[in-house]
Amino acid sequence: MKKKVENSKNKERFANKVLEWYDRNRRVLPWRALPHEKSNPYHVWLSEIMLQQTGVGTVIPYFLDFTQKWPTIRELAAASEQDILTAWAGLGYYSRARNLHRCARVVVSDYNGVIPCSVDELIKLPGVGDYTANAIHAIAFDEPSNVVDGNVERVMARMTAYETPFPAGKKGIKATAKEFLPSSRHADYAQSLMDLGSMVCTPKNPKCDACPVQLLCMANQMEMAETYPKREPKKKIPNHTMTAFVLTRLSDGAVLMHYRDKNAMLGGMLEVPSTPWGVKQSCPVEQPFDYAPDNALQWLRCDDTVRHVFSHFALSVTIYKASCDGINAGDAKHEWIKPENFDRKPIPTLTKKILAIGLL
DNA sequence: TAGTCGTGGAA
DNA sequence: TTTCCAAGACT
Repeated sequence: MKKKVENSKNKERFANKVLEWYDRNRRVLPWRALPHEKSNPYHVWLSEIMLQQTGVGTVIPYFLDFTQKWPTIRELAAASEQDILTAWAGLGYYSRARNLHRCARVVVSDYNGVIPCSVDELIKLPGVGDYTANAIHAIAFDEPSNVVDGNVERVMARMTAYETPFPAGKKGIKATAKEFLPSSRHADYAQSLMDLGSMVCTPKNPKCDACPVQLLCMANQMEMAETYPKREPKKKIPNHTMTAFVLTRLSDGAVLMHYRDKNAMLGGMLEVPSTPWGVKQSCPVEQPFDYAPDNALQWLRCDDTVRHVFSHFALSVTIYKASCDGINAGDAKHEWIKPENFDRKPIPTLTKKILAIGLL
């Protein structure tokens, strides 16, 4: 009984100490309201989508570009999907961009352009899952919500020396996080925990000496912070190979490209003609030139190859290049695109790497 | 529920 | 160089 009361007090101390730390170390971020300033739900939503599995430093320039191009959610909804994908190019996880666009249109058509505040409504929106719904609820509207991302999971696992390995243990850690929720300053608390996780309670070399809750942290007491959270060993990703063909038009230097299927990986983004992916190294495509735009051309193999690592496989790309007078572009999906227009088109990093070699 | 979805920074 | 993994969602 006495111990339970003690635990309860420690949980209050935890939130207070984290919030005090936040007040002293508060970062200025483009989407973050200043103290005593009201946050912009559009900015909070947009940033939360961009920040999914993506670092703050990577997101900032994209966020600034998006809010300059589309200052309100109505303007974002009015844009074309291709313009959204073009602006998103390089950020990865392109279904986020397509869902972002769909979500903006739903908010305009079903919610009169006003982002809903309840978790129940938020979670129905495209691209908004459990985490993001709670994050918007807390950060944009200062409502109580259990906002648990990878940072919070790590902080909580260390606080309680949580032994169940992730990802199986993630459900239990969310219940733990709920125990620590304060009764006020919901927006600040959510952001303070994530900042603490990304700045102090880091995955490697955690700065326990600088941590405001080091005396409450069980992992720190054992000097074992870095060993939490425990994780199941990861599976290795396979290596695949691909051959890509960079065909240049002599008259203006335009390159033959086409849009990938919207439901495929890199959906809606541009690529050059290529052999299929997912072909294991032990079983290469027998006749790569069957996939060339014109296998009668003089294809020159580039010395450099491209290696690109996706989430669940790696790709080694052999590149051939050729020039022509103006071959017919085949089906309507194909397009000749001039290099000076590359930054106006949705070109993912893989394609950019291939073009950089193929246009040498 | 486990696999599918990018990319780049850090150690 | 390799490995990890980040303010996850969707199926």
